[in-house]
Amino acid sequence: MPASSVATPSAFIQQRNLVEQVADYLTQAIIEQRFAPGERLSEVQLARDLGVSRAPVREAARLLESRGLLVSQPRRGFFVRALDAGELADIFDLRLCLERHAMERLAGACLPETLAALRRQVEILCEASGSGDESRRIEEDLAFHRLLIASAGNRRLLRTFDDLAHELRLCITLITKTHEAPESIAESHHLLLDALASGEGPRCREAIDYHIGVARDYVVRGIDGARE
Amino acid sequence: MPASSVATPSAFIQQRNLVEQVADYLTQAIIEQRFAPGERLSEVQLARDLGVSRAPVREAARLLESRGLLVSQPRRGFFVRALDAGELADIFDLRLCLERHAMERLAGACLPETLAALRRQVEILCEASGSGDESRRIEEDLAFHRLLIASAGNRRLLRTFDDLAHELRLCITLITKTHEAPESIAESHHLLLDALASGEGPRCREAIDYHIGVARDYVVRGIDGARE
DNA sequence: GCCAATCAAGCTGTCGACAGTCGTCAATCG
DNA sequence: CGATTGACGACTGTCGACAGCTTGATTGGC
Repeated sequence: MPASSVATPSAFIQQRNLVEQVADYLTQAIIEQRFAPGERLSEVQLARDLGVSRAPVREAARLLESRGLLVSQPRRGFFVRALDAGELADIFDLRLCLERHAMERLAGACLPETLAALRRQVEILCEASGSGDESRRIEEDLAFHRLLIASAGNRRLLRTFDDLAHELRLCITLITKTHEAPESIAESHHLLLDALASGEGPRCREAIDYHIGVARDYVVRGIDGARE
Repeated sequence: MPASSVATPSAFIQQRNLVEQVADYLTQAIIEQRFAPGERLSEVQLARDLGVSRAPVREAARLLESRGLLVSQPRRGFFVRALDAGELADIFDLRLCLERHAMERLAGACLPETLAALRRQVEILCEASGSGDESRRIEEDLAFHRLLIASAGNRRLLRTFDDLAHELRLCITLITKTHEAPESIAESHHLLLDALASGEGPRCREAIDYHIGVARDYVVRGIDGARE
């Protein structure tokens, strides 16, 4: 979802499915940290603020729960997911698991047009990285990794990554409040392209291991830094 | 859902809300193929049949959609997920991805008690396999693989597997209508234990690749057989 | 006889309302 | 003065109802 950052809640609600609109609004609000991690969300109040009834709010909240952005407690309601260090490590470990698999599937049989599409996305990413728009850089970065996974040709794998991506946004935006990512991150994607182009399995594995390790360390250090 | 073996008092007290009960009913009905794949489910009729209102039915349906048992089309409603050969391959490919990762994490550092717990579960599985209760055999088989993943210590990985497990049940029950699994399947889990006990990474990888390959081929052949 | 426009039935999307439950806070008891 | 209990308020779980859409059949035209 390209961030159509809207300040007033009711302006966000227009024509589409109310559930989707509320889900988008909530997703955006959580990613932008307008709701604090661990904060309790009142269905009634949200419904009032958005000018809709509770039914769409409830369904949207369930949707976000399945995406890991909210957690629910029976008879108590929904709370904004608060990630601890362990969960953060788990998320990046699963990401590694998925991307390794995609890289391996691609290692032997990466079509020229697939490689070209990935290369194009890296260029878009580099351009976004220089633009200073941090949220756009994050989306283009995720878009590259999504394309990488999609290229492996397993739609179920892609769905799993999409689910995880919501949590990744949660991780990443936790830290971009404090510091921006260096431009070298965008550049480093070229290493992945080179590994894929070489077609060598072990090299692909090393490349993705390194890449995600750097991303994880960057986030972990950012979190620790924000705590001090 | 493992039979609610209640350990803590609070688990006794918790009254299950209607959404969970409806979700359990629908899950069971889909797994047992009382609803045909692709069949449209009417919220009104389900609510009538179950003696509840549409709200819990809708929420339960959304839950099952996130688990891949139902698919929804806007303004049209929910349909029982119908798997084609490609989706089936994708599901087993993702399963391989997850279990490989768990095996790798375990390969070097598998504690004796972890190995013992896995060994115990294999024994339970073998016993269930001889009992003739096919659905119990399936559940114990899944329980072993769940334990394997859980032993890797990544809760997010486990959640992903649990999601996938619902679709695996859908795959497996598609074929057990026609033929039962041979007892050798239960026995074959010993190969995984031996590989883990050896602590050799490559051997672990080969073992899980072989194991899941056999399971996939068994299901694929079962589907093809049922079509003829 | 075939195609298109129309219409009725059933369905989903959404809403407001009620009842039971949980958390809070003050009053009471030890 | 601290702990317990009771009542109050707010919230979730659930319900029935209405409006608009989808669908399939019916009817009219060519």
